Amino acid sequence: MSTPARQESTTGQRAASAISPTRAENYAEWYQQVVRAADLAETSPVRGCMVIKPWGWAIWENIQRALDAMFKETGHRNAYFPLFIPLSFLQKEADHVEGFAKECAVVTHHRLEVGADGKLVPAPSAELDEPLIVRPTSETIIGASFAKWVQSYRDLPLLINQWANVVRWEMRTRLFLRTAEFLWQEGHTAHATSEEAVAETMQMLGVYARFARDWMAMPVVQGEKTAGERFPGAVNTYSIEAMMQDRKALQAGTSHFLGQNFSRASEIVFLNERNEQAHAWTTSWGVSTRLVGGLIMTHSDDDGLVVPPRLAPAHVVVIPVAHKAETAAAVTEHCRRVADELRQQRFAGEPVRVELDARDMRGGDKAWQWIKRGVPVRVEIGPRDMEADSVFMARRDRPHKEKSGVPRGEFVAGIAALLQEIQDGMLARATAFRDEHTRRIDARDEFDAFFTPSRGGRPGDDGDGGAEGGPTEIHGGFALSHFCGDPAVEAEVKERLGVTVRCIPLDGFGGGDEPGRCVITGRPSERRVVWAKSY
RNA sequence: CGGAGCGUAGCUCAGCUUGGUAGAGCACCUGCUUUGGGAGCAGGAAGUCGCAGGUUCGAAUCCUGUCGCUCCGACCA
Repeated sequence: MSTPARQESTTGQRAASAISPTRAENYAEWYQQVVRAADLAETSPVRGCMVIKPWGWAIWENIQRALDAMFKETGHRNAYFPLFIPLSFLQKEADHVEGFAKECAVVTHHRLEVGADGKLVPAPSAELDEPLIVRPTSETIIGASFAKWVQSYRDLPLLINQWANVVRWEMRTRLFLRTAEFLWQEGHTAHATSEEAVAETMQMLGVYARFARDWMAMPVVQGEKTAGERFPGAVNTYSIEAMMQDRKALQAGTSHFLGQNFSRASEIVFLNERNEQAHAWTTSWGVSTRLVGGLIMTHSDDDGLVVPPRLAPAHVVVIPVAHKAETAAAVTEHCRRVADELRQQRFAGEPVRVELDARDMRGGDKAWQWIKRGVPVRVEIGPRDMEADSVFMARRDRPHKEKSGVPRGEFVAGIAALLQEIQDGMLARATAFRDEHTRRIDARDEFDAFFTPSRGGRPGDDGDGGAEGGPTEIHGGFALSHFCGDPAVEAEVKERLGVTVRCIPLDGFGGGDEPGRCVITGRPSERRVVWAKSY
């Protein structure tokens, strides 16, 4: 990660990397530049809201498609509920109000009129009796429907998912990672028993972990959140936590066991087998467009985006190298045939997605655009390759200069295996990175040192780089350390080091289930937890 | 909402201290020459300098206010 930044010199020479600054130089800025260079999204005239551009949207569509299938395999069905929620609904669950009230967009009028100064203003006569909030999450509005849909234990379980947008009025936003409006899916289920609802909560956490691993090539830790990090109104919150390349944790998905809190609030009541009135047990779970941010920060390098093949909008881009007018048509036609041959192949159960880039522009420029967009495999075919019936091939997971000539037939026949190899390699690399920066820590001074950059920045600085001292060096990682469970201790560590308990691992990550003594207080602890700085 | 920085061509920025009505590189368009790699030369189009006031003969440059963006903090999928 010590590659020098790309310099735009007057001679048009480019330096080693396509993205400037590099990850090591300024990670936060690098992220923004990757998003831009890959043409994924841009900021909009609306504060905190993003425009998702076609390439970014295509990745999200692939994410949606894969997850949607997994939800359906586990018995869920899609439905849709209103964008607006009556203010009184939010109020039904005390913790829920407290958690979301501060970041709600509120609709108070239903008509505009021309005011005294000629500008449009909300019409005073059109004020709503009850304000509506734009959903920050849909527990309460879906609860209202569930209350009607559930009468008997025979109506349960109720397994619903919705794909939607939600709004949380965040102070600071970053494309994909935190925007005021974001897209997500939210699963909402109701069950007859606590055990069943807990099982559902865990099942969906597992679905998320599998999706992250198998599709995103992003290893995650499954675990339970501490009380301080719990979803407002939940009994228990579970999450999948991934490590980004700056070694900070990203909460990539959550699954909540809501107990009977929301069924009481929304009166989701049913008659059980013993003819008794009972409140249902509910769950909710969601992942958002933040996953795209996680994808970027897990795999991308100093040349831009790297997309795992299973989510790539295009698996292969075929670039005709046709400089002379007399050969151009033939080369392009040949490329078209190769592209079609590739499309006959299947990868991960779907046809191979191929982009033929026959645009009239310089080849080098064209190739770099695809590098920055992260297409897994690039193929360049010129007159000589055509003559030899071979292709010139480069993989996005290898240095861009590393290219090889391959016989066309061999390449086409092997494309699925190649894509799988890239997919597997990306997971292996990300896993190795995470493990390399995960450390069991039992001594408090070692813990403090682990989360303190060796140069510049104050201990609490999260490494994003400040206005004054420049970016803080990348440091830290996951600390597997014992924790006594005292919320005050967690708060103190957060204040002092900017570090929180990301989760109490449930999947055996790091062998965390052995007893020991709290790394901060020395008090007894049942298990190690994952501490990290986070997004 | 508290702190810092910044808003000048599509992008990145220079000019501002020492006020005199706007520059560069990249991108874009045209032509020629090139071409297994993000080309070279020539020409061209493109900004009234975030917005609103003020000072001044004159403001991108000084002053005030305001809006927005980025980063830090608080909040958070």
